[in-house]
Amino acid sequence: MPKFVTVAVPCPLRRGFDYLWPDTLQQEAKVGMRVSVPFGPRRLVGVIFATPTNSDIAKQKMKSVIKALDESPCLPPDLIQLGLWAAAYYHHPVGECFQQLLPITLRKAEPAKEKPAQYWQCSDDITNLPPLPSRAHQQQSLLAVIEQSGRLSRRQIKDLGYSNTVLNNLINGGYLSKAEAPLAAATSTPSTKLSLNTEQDHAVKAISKALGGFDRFLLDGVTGSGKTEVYLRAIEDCLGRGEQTLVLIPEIGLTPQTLQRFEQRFPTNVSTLHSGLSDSERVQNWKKIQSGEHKILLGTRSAVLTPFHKLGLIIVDEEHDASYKQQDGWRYSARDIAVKRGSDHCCPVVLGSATPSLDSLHNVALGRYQLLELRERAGGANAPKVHLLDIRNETLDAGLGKSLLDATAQTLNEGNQALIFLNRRGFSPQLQCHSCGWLANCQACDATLTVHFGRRELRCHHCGATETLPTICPQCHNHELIFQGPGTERLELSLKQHFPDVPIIRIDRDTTSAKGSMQLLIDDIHTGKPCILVGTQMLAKGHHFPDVTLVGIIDIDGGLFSADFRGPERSGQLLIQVAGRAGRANKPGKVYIQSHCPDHPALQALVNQGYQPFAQQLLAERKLFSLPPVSFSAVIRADAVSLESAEAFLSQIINALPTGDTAWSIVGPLPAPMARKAGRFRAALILQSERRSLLHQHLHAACEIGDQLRKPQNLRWSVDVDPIDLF
DNA sequence: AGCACGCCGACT
DNA sequence: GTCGGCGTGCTC
Repeated sequence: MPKFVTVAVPCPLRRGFDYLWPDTLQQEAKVGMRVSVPFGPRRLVGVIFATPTNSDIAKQKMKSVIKALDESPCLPPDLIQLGLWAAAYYHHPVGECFQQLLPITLRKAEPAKEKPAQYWQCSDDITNLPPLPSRAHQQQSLLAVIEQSGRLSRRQIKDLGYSNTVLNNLINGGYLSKAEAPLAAATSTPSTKLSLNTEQDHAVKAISKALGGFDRFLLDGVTGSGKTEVYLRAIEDCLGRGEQTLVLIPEIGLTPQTLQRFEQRFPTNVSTLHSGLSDSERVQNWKKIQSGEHKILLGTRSAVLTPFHKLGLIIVDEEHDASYKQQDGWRYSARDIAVKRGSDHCCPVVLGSATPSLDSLHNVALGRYQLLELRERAGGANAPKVHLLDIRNETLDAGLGKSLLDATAQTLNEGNQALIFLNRRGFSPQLQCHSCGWLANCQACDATLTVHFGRRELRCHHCGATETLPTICPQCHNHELIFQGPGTERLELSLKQHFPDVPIIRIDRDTTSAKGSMQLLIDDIHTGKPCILVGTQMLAKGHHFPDVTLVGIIDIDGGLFSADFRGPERSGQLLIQVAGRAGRANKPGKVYIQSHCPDHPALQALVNQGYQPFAQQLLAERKLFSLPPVSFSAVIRADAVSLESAEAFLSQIINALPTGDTAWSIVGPLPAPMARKAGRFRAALILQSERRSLLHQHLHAACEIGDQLRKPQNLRWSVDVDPIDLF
């Protein structure tokens, strides 16, 4: 009797392919095995996801598996089910989903022989060496970074923005020594168990009691309330049952400090999966978790796709963070998949945040998630005082009003640090001719170019194009070009003029990549000397600045009134996260928010009542207009060389779908707010329904139509289920 | 996505 | 005469 296997092949087709399992193969065909198969003129690596006894495919069309690449299945049954579920739920080609379930090394037929990554640490006899020449800034900075983080791989060093030459100079000078493995669990520092307050204790007990069954918790804890300690205690109890824990953290959340805290508490038990690892390290850790050798996996988005031996607890830290949603290809939400896996593995899932997403708060309201609140700040620190500054009719200098400047001066006089937040990098977002009104626009996008004064450049923040900064208007040749609006670079300059004796530290993508690393700047801040920090949302995540007692927010209005209905939610979260950077027990913080609309009800709620009432107000609005998370949505996007062809493609889909049912809706094609980006035109269809099944039913039909349509040249299209952006 | 097949323009 | 442009179609 012939044997068949259905294989998920890495190609963008929404189906599996049947192959004959030849008798010449020694092993028995098993679901979860990787196989090498002929596919058209190519040979590809696929994963068996079914072993049917017959097949509808014509005999002459059927091909045979070339060989089995695994002795025993490389993906366990639960992951195969997850892949199939995800392909259906996200309406994404199965083969591409399964591809992402595998570590990169296992996606190829022949495992690439890769030598283990080399790590570098400070040489033991560094004190005997001559100090680095004072002009070798890069080497000094890299050495400091390595000293601070212990051990770094070549790849991590490169990611921090240091060239190979800089590293090689340090190696040749004898300042660094080789190490085989990343810094092992703490050897000297004993693990310190912090004592719990009543709320923390209650949270730990609730989670621990739930171990062994599926349950969902929203751990709502203000910054500094000790969420991590709750996680660590719950993990301890999970380990006590002989089960494993998955901990997800946002992309920028995996600081050396976080990792250290876990490794100190659970020596020899923690695996990590993040961008700093080489491919071979990734498979090693992947296998250690699958076999059960390691009990804790700490990782970013893709870690949610790791097979576990016995998964007993899932924690998603900063669950509101947008980096949990993959923004290309298979657009999955790691947070949502975490909940799905909790249900599959019958274990509790803890979503933690100081600023929970409306999705999770909605689930709390529906009784699906149990709310655990941490209101007290650990160590008795007080919440910062928040003030709204009305800047209507006020003269601003690079966006700074008088009250904020005065408050900054006072803070510095008291020997403290100030943080000024502006979520816009560069010098100025627009360059305009004072004489004829000409605006510097991007050639490829519907956007203005941002002035980068230090580099004498105009840059497009959407496509990366650069031009040299003109000195005269290209249209009327007038010399008077004016900068419209501030960016962090301009803010830095202006603050330097106001406070010439105080160091200004700017933290944004431009300063952290150019100067090599963010860590050096952070270290500088942590010395505690009076200074002013200026920066974008990079400041809002991952780092705490205990000596900052003043947080100034320059311009939050833009986000509150953005085209996307999620604008206020995101701005509110960002605002609270930035505000949370400030102060500690003995140094209470102040937050000043400049606004042109200080009477805005959402802003009022946020400032006077806090995040939760603010979020509840937004949630009520979503309910009123039947927007997510009250309803479910999906977006079909298309981009092409002309707006017409992108819209025409989407129109064909919308026209082929049934109409008249009020239980679901489809609108479009809508051109994106910035229709042209990087030379391509973008449009979208938006599907919405309060019934998930109805949404999926019609989305499925839409995909089938889209697949069959002949596409005009160069058209690309994609499906996004539970999108976090409309465009 | 790849890759092959196929049908029309400027070249040694 | 052919090399090569990318339109179209298929992948068990």
